Amino acid sequence: MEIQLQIKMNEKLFLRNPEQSELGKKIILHSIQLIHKKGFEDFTFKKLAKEMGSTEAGIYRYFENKHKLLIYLTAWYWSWLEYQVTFHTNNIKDSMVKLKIVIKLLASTVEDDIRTDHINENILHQIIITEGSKTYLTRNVSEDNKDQLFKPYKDLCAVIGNMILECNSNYKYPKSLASTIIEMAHFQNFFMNNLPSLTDFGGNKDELEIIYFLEDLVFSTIHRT
Amino acid sequence: MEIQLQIKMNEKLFLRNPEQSELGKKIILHSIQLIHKKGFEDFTFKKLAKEMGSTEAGIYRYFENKHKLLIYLTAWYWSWLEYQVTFHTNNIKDSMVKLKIVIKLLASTVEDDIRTDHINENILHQIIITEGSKTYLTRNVSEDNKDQLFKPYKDLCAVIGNMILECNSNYKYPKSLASTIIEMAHFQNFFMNNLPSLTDFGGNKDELEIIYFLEDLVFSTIHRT
DNA sequence: TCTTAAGGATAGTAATGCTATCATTGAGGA
DNA sequence: TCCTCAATGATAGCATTACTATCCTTAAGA
Repeated sequence: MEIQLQIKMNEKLFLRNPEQSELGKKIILHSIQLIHKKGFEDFTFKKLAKEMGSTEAGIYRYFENKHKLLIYLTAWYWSWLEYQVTFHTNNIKDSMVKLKIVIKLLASTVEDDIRTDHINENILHQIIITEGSKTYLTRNVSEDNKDQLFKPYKDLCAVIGNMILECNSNYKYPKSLASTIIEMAHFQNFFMNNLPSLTDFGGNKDELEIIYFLEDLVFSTIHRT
Repeated sequence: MEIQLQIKMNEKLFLRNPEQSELGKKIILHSIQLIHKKGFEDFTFKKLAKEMGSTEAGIYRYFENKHKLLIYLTAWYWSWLEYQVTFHTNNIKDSMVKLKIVIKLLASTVEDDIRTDHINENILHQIIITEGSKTYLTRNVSEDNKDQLFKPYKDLCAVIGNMILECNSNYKYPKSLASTIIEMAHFQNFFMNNLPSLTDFGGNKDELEIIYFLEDLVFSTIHRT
């Protein structure tokens, strides 16, 4: 069986839906590659157009600006990840096991999902680690938030928060712990690879260690005696 | 007694030392105000020059570009905060008490330190919350790191990591927990004020709650039975 | 066949991110 | 006292960025 995965995106994220045309898909494909290659600050629509063999104006017909494109990619990633979480925790009763699966999904190298043609999840994951927080650390957060642009991130956070409550319904900070897990899965990875003295994983740079750190953090916190 | 506080900054952060001239101090003073007002993305040297009644070229004589200026401000902040930590934990034997002081210093509204004329620590703290991580989330991290630009941040992290080890010398992830505390003190604050559903503090938006969350997190983790 | 929407091609404009040059001034040394 | 030189101001200029607009071609659908 051959399955294609489609994620319905918030319409405020784009001017024209990139999923619905070849050009749109090419924009997504190449923007992921180019942002990864140059970093978001050095990435421009002009360069992207050149890389794609298209024109700057063409890209502006799809996305208002590069920041919206980054939010689009990020929102897509979190939606996809929530789907992964739902899939991998399906039929599992034990909430601790579910949380461990979530931590693993958040902190492990992602493999390319072949059901999504034009999106390389492995590279996208690396982009989210470095650029993800730039989507909301702006003057526009509140406005973008009103447009629901961060809904996928917030939804995932809510899912994780609920698992935490299932483990211990008396724990007082499930949502903050959930956002801490998400952010730290990425920041500890970034630190490990770029500023290793901020972590305890500088030696072998093994992402398994990040998983152990997060598991220890989460379970000692929610099972406090 | 009247004391002035001077922090010796890494020379790679500037072209001409801003502490050593009136113009330099004006750049620091006004850049803090303007970044806070407009956000870092919308902040330019041209606008800063206009605000100060000086010229763009004049500012470029002090700082290579706005990113270096942001790193300068951030490095200054972390140095200042490490001093605060040293001061407030001086003569305290109990490491748990020391850690609590650190958490409080990290997560509380900062008051302006009158010993530093041209720097408003309260505003600077707010800038660090929103813009701080942008200093290292770039393509240049490794190079900037080689130039020791992040030393104050790493030093503070090391200090906190050591306190954690004093509490429990068997705890395996002191540095990662330290960087988690620092980052989360800021991110939970940002989330509380801008994306409250990612936290459990949306109701009264009281930063005391962030302190309780962090204390609970840290002490259940390091005192795990 | 007619319409129309998508996309290519090209141009243009204001702002950004610098660099360069030249003139002024004021403090410190000869 | 004069000289020098470093700091600053003033101005110009240039490549790139971040768009917007117009016009043309083409292919699909009614």
